[in-house]
Amino acid sequence: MPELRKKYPFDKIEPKWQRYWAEHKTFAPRDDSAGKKLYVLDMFPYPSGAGLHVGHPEGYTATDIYSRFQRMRGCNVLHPMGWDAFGLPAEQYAIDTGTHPSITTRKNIDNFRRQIQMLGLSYDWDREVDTTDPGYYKWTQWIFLQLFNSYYDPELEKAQPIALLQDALAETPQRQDEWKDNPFLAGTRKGFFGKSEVGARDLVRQLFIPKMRLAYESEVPVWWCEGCKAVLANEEVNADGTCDRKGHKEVYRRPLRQWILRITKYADRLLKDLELVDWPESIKEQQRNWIGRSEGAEVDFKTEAGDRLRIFTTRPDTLFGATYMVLAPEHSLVEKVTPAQQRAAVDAYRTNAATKSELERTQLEKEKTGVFTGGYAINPVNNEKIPIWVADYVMMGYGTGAIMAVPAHDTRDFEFAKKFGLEIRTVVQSPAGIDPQGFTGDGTSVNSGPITGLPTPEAKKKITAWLEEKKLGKPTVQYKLRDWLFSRQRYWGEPIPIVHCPEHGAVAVPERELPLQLPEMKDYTPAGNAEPPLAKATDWVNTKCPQCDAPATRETNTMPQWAGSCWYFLRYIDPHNDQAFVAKEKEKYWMPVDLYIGGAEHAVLHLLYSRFWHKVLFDLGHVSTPEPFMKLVNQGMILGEDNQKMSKSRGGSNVITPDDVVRDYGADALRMYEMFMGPLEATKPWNTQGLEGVYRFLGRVWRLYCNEDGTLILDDSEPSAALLKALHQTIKKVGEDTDTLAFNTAISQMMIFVNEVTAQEKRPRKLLEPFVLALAPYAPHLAEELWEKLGHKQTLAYEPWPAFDEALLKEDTVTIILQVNGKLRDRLDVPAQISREDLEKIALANERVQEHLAGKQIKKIIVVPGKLVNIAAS
RNA sequence: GCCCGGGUGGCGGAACGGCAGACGCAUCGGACUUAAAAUCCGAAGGUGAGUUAAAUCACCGUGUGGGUUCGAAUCCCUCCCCGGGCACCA
Repeated sequence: MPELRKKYPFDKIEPKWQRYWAEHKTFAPRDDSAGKKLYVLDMFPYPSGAGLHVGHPEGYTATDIYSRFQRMRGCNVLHPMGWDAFGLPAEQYAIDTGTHPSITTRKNIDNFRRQIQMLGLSYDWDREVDTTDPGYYKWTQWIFLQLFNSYYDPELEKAQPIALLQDALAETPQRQDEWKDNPFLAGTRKGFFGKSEVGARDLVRQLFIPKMRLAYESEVPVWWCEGCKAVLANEEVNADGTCDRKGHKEVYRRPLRQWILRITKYADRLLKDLELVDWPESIKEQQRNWIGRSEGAEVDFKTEAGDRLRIFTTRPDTLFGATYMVLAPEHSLVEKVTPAQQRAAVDAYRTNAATKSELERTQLEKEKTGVFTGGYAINPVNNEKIPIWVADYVMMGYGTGAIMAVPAHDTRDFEFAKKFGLEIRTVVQSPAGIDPQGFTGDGTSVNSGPITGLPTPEAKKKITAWLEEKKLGKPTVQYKLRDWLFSRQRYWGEPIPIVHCPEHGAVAVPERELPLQLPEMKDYTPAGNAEPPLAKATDWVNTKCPQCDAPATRETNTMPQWAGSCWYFLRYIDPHNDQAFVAKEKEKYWMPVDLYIGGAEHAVLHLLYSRFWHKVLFDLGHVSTPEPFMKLVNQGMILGEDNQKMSKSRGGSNVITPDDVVRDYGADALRMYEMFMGPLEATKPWNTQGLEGVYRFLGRVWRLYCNEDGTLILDDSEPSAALLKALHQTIKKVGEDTDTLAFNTAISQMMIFVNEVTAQEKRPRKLLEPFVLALAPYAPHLAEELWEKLGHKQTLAYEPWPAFDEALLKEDTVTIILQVNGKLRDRLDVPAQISREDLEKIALANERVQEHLAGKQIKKIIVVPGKLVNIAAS
């Protein structure tokens, strides 16, 4: 905006009040207040070098308005901000320039803080957290050790200290009292000592116990991105096989030793506890899909050679329709079932499948492929011999890596069978008019021995019970959710606090040695051979075993960026505590988070991972709630004026920066405009003229109270009844709408009020003083300034929200609409108390109504008191 | 392909099953001004009738087609389009 006279002195007012709030620590809540506690949280940002984007203030303003409003309603509000500061860009910059990532990070944080503070958000800045601060990541490491030192007890269905398991398997247990009533531990001990010989027990302990930990090591094929020189998590690989971070194309699997978190043990609870939270249904649905629970049965087929071939199916009722089997190319039985004459073809297929990139396997590969192994399996329900195929449409990672194919009732099997000329046998009767071949819905079993004639759900139950009785199968639940690949081959992340000892294996760094800090380094480049950069810091790597003091080496993998954000909301509660990650009583007071606002891009991962960590901490007694976030709202995206995503790569022409907007229009205008654009959850385009409209409104408010020179012009006249009513309507609507986050309509109501008062000569203080309070959550700087001009010496942040008088809102007369056959024909003002009968009489006597009733017969008269009369006639 | 959202003026959007289009933008007209900006006041869904101009009136209108209802933007079904997510998960 070029040299335009400001409509009101926001450039003086805003810095003034921001200084006041900071100096008075206005927004510091108390940990022991009598008021109702309220924890209002924003998803903390990654402080990128690009700075704040207009999308950020949208969510921040929403939580800020809500927080300010609730403070005025007497709530004790915790509203903090911090930085999710580990991340690749700072490390990449370090590789390119040698600048330590902490320097880049600090600089970016300073810039983000400056930008956020410029918006006048009511954070308690004394609680700021930074995930890269050793004082913070000390506790991230501590939580990792909680996971490492726990196992999931299948009987108790919760995490338990691994020490109990170790004790239960010890030659001379010390803590029997603690586990003798635990069926899992007592049972495990019984089985262990029953089977293993003394000499073998140590070996079994060494192998078994580490695998039971919630954080465990495993050699797994992982996604390696050649471009990033880093391992990617499953969720960082796009469906088309490219890298989700930078779009690199060379992404393939390679085996690597990795730290894994056993999130799958929590699959059921993560699914079930979604019922406890007030989240958008779409987010819940995405989490449910991600967890991907499906109930079915494992069924044991036999190969001709007599090997057990176990499959998973969700449709055991279609067992009689199985006409072939499919093994994943990686399945261990493939070799065994393949006779010599088929070996060449099968090997060729498997090699080909292994080298195929994910891109080819999912995108280009629409046609099904596979080869016949030459081997056969026996169907346990009818002893029929059916061929075994290998095909890559069956994946090793899900179920058992093998299926029974029922082409008549499974789309994939159907396609495959048609292509290779395999038998398609109908065993489910479809509803009339639908082809049973390829019918995948529920119907009635046919040609299925004992379950013939049963509807699908019952058929499933009966056949599963039969299988179980014959020890041929059992009901099973499968999940799509995989364990969480937790390690990264990167420098700029939390070091994993583990020491590798030749004698004792992976040993936890003792708690008193935390934080385990990152070493200083000169060179941050990865070796490129999957050795993390930390491996080069030999002084740091070489250490002693915490258990036996023998030479040992430190873990050189670091944690992923998700780690710090899994629990930051807990640290805000007690950010400077160096004895605990959060003090128990404070956690109990503040948790759970009452309102959490952020982008929908975190619908699955961040929210699922935080929930998982939270449940582990809950099981171990460190936190008091099973779920961390009670109400969740996703703010919508803000598009550029061209209706496109704002992006620098588009030449930056459509990017609006908060700095420019605040400079030209002020923070209050930016805040209000972002809220006025439309519903919080909606995606909506930026429009600078719209911003100016809101800015004009703030100017109108200013002029309502002040002269050109800023002197107050209010008077002590009695406001008219009409204006008093307008004020009370406004207070009511703004209160209700703010409470339900309907900020756009709250602002409309304030505009209506200001328009009405502007039209009057008088400026009654009785009207305009309460209005300042209603405006305050939205335009806090302007409101504080006016409040001060009105003679108040203290911030209005804790002034009680103005009450509205219901009696003033009552209408003496109401406008009634008259309809004939549902069409509006006239409207008239009548006393509010009018009786139905009178209303009906008036309506029938109405001239316009009479016109439209001419020549018609009245069939029915609907009277809605206070609203309308509708006459149905024909 | 499947699962979520969503389609309302020129634009952003309002509207407990009961006056469609609040509020804002853009537009047009007026006041103020030498003039402009700023500000203030006012008009405005479309089509047609009416009239010097109005007032006024009728019909049509919430993606499409159907249904429920005295009455549907709102509830139910069909289809179309847009946005987001998942994608051989057995």
